[in-house]
Amino acid sequence: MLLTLAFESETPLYQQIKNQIITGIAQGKLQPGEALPSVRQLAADIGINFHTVNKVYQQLKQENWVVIHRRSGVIINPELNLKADEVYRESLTSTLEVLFAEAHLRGITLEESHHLIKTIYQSYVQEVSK
Amino acid sequence: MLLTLAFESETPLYQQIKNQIITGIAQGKLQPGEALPSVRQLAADIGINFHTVNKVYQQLKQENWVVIHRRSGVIINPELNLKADEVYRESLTSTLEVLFAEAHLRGITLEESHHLIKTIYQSYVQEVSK
Amino acid sequence: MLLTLAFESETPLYQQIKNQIITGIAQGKLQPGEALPSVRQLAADIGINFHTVNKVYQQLKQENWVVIHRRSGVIINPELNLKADEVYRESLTSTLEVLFAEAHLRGITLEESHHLIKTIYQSYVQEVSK
Amino acid sequence: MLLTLAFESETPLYQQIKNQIITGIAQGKLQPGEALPSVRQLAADIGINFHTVNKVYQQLKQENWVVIHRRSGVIINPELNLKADEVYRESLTSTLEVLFAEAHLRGITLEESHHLIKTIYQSYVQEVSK
DNA sequence: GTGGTCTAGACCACT
DNA sequence: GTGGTCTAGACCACG
Repeated sequence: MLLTLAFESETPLYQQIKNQIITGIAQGKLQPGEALPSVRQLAADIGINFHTVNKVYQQLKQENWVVIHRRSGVIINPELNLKADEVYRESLTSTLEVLFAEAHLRGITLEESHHLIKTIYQSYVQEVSK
Repeated sequence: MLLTLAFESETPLYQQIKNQIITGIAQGKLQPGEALPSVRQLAADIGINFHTVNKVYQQLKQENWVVIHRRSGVIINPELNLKADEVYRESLTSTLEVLFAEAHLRGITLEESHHLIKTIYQSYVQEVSK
Repeated sequence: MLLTLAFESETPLYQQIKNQIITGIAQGKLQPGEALPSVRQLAADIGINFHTVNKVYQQLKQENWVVIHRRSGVIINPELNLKADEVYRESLTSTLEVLFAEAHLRGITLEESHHLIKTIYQSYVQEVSK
Repeated sequence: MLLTLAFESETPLYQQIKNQIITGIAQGKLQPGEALPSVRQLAADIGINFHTVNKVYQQLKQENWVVIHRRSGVIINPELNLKADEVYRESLTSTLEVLFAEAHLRGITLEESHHLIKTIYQSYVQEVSK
């Protein structure tokens, strides 16, 4: 998978990487069980400090997106089985509330929003794992 | 309108305030032409420094959400007429891509997403301004 | 002459009024010797504090645009005979330098600028006084 | 590039700095892609508070003059590509109207104005970027 | 009383 | 070491 970074973005680099990995999983570009490059490898590839990559991997591990094996390195969690608990749903809802408040005021209708999200969902794979 | 701040949140205070004001406009709690409290007043009300409030107002002014009168203070832009240009649409799309990638992987279906967004839109007023 | 104020502008009200009076003289809408409304009259007409109007008149007097007679009120200086001294030329030059630096970077050519200024000059009367 | 501040001027310090940076770009003293000093560095150099410099940089960023990298600090936007939209042209025109009204009344002719502006344009670089 | 400007200093996130 | 956030307090311009 190819990572593209926007160094001038407000979004921290580690966040950009994390986002792209999670999106990559959703889109099937990264399969559960698949290995990710080593911290130093990835850092060298995209030309950033390896601490930054390390931070990403640690957070991904924390949130169960990946597992870190001592020998085989970092792999996408083969048992990927995250659930949307109440806390997650609430945070998602409030994020969307803010996001679509502005979208609505800028003239984006419910229909457009539905269509947009439908298109996005079509880029995701149906069955993620097991 | 009542503002509630999460002081322990990672989201900067000024961002929280800004979000709530924009959401407030979308939900009709704040009407175009309506006055906002003065920087010092609002700061005192919610117990923060007036510079933080000032930062919010300055950004809202920059983005045309409000108009700052030298005499009467800050009011919601009565000619609120923002448009969704290409830049905005792209940033919205990529934000949603990331957001729903995780949602999808957590088992939230397209139907659920549609329903969620429909509910959110129902909280917004139909006609914002002319 | 009709004054139009932009209350939401960054430009102070007193400055807007002053600008319009000077522009009015240049365009012949206000003739040397012509009387201006009284401070209270003008303030009432445009709905602002009379201190603001007073400030304008005092500055105009200071800069010799008007003379204030005890009985006949404020009139445009009939002997209007301002000269562009070195100080004035320097300040004009440096103002224009900044202004056209941005214009240039936004793609406005020298020819366009010439044309623009020519048009503006055409709105002025040829002979101002005596 | 050397910045010179007039502390006793009515023009706010941050505005003076901003003006000089934009003029510097137009005159080629600052090249697109070139780095500006860090907020604290510049502040120390010219003996002012770093918040004041920060304000300048934030505004320049908002108006797309510069790009702020999280790593390498602030650089002149390498893709400097500002356009003169209708709003800008109108504000420029009305500024010039006021400016030249006084100039005209002080005896500065159209020819002199043309010459002045031509000289100013000659201090700018021809091709700004790409 | 309103916002605008400037200073000063602290703490934090990111790289 | 870089910018980002927040607090605090002072003085000024405007109306």
